[in-house]
Amino acid sequence: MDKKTKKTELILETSLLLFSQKGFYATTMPDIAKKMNMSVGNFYNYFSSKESLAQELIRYSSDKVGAMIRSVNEEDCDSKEKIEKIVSLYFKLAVEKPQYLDYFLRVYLANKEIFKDGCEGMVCVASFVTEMMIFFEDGVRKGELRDQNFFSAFGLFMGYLGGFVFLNGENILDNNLESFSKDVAFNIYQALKVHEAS
Amino acid sequence: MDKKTKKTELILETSLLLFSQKGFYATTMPDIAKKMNMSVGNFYNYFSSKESLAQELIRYSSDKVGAMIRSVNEEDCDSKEKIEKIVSLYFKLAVEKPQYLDYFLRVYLANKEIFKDGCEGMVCVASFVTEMMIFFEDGVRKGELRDQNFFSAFGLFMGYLGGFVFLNGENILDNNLESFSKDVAFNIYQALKVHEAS
Amino acid sequence: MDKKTKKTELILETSLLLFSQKGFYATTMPDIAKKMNMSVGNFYNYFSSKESLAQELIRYSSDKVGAMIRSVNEEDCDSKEKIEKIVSLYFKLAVEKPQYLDYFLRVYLANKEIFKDGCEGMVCVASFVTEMMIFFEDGVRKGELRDQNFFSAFGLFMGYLGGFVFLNGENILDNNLESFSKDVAFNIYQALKVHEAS
Amino acid sequence: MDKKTKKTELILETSLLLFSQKGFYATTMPDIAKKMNMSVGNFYNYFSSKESLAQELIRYSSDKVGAMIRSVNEEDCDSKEKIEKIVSLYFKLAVEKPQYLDYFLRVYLANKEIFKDGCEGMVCVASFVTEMMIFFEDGVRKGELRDQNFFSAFGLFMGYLGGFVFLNGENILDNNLESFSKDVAFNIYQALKVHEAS
DNA sequence: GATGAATGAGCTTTCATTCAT
DNA sequence: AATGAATGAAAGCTCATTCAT
Repeated sequence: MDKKTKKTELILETSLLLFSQKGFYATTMPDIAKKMNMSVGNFYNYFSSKESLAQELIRYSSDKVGAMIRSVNEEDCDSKEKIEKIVSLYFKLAVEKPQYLDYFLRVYLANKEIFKDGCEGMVCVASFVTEMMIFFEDGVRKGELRDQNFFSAFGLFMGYLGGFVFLNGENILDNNLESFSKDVAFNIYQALKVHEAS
Repeated sequence: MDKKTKKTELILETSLLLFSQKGFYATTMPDIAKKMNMSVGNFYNYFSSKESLAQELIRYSSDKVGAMIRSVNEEDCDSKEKIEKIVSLYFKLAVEKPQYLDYFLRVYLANKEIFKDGCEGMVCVASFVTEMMIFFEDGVRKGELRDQNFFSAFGLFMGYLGGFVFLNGENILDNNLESFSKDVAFNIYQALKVHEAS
Repeated sequence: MDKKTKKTELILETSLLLFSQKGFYATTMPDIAKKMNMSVGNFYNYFSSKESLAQELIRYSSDKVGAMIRSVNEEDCDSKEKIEKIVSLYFKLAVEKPQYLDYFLRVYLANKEIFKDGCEGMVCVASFVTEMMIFFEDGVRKGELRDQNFFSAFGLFMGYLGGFVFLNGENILDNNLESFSKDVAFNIYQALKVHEAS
Repeated sequence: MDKKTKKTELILETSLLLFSQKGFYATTMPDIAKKMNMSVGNFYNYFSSKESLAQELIRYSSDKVGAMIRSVNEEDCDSKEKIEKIVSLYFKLAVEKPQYLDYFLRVYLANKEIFKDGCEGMVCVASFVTEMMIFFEDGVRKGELRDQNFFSAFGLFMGYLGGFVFLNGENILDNNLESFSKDVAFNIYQALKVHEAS
């Protein structure tokens, strides 16, 4: 990895942190430059605009989370266990490196205007959505998960986890995030598993 | 309702629409004034700042959604039906008056800095959270819902619905929002209901 | 004339002076604001951009010069005298209020990119060109000026005067501008008059 | 011509093209470097600044046009023919290599601040003015041109041609530039020739 | 000679808020 | 209550020039 690529990466990490903590508009270019110990002008040798940086970052974050899910997909275990692992890793990430998930919540979810041109549909979060699709369809194929519309399942899984990370960020949970892992995974499994003959 | 209260209400409705469509920072005071056919200066006779307006609006939206849930809570039916009704009304609202829900997603969720002073914890969305608490505890008391941590249940319910409204707003659902109502309600019920003796 | 119109006019006059002396790019918005004793921000209540101001100014200048030529066109005298009067007034203007003519030379002539959108063809200098057209066609109709392509005549007349004002601005003329009036008018008349039967 | 001189020449030609097309301020150092396939840093091994390049270029262009006029001056023909030849060559240049003439119009004429130090008076365009002087004084000596102030004649000749090239650049001439050659030369001759005894 | 990352001052423009009317 | 001109700080971005390599 050459020097320029390395610095590009460093800008990504630094600005991701700032954006995820303060939001897109409350993070200024001087803020980023200052934290990078570089001049504002030099920033533009690496990214052509604040917006293009934001778009790069959503891909970057999506890749990170996507890779995490893929690692679970590649394991040899049933859907119940996979759900537990995904939830657990997700919460672990939320605690240890919250910037990836917070960026989704604080920047991507809320500032459509930034992602209008260049991130239509969900192309900028494709790597993450794709892995969820693989997880879900695998489970269905193996007869472990009920065959339902993908978005019904996806919305449940990801809305739930995202919502929980938000609640945690608001400091209103009565316990640490990871302690909810089991309960949350259980609920998800109840919702997605095949119907018991009753 | 006197003239001033009426105009205050009108400002709330108008700015809610703008904020929910364009976000907090991309909506300017002149934008609001123009849509209101009033001067920027006069706006400050009704609200002391853009931020205080935003805070008023989250209470306003929370009340609206809270009232909707209360109307379900007051009905005489079991938790399964209540879930169906809440989901159905929520999706109906998302289609017919999206501003209340979009405001949560686009403004409240993303711009913590605005709600830092004055909306700590979840005091500005209390009316809505309270109703969800009532729904949940009622169901538990009646033996219809599994007794679990409130936030585990709340996060599932609200994260799921919020996430779905987001997906719908992104135009990536393969069908209209209301057609998912049954599936979504079913999933929620599966996750929250008491364990079957199996 | 209301207060706002008056101030708009004042901005036009002030910025015209600056642009004509220093050029478009070397004149900054703070320069203009400072000379106006107003804030930069307030400027944008009067003009939407620096470019739109520049476009307004070329129309403004064209009108001024056009009016001057019209005053000659309306006089009852032959083309020879009209030429003398136009040249004389043009040089008088160049000495007393050089900003109108210098703006043509320093801003309009040289910075095409500014006038690309909104001033295509010569629409922004139409009032001035039109008067020259009237002068020329009158002279031809009266049998005083040779019937030739309008642009051949226009280019001679206006290129000559413009060039002279430039030379004067460079301080290389060996006498004051107005002293050249007679010679210049004579040359123009020689070039444009009907051919003598020889 | 050694390598360095050659590259210097190449920079002159390349930047002349850019400046004449986009103007001084709208042409950036990276623009020039890119078109040259060289680095910005290296540029400064050849010219000490953007301004000094611009000054070099006006001398360069003046020499080019001056040489063209000298070639006519050296011919053995009367002033009428010389005028025709100068006009014809000037228009030919304007069509085939417009950069030399456009540079006068778009850069030299308009951006005095650039040529303030180092090009006072007309020293940077001396080679071109000198040839015009020779043309004119020759004609007077030979009794073909009326004896008048040099600038009166120079302003007519050059203002006219410059103005015409501008009109042509604006695409408002109703025919191609070269078709006006005869008319323009005729007008100039009428203005400059000795008075007929009438 | 050659590179291009880095600088830093300065550009145009925006915008919440104020205040004289 | 109402107006909208005025403010001023700060935003995103540009660019001639330098300098370590």
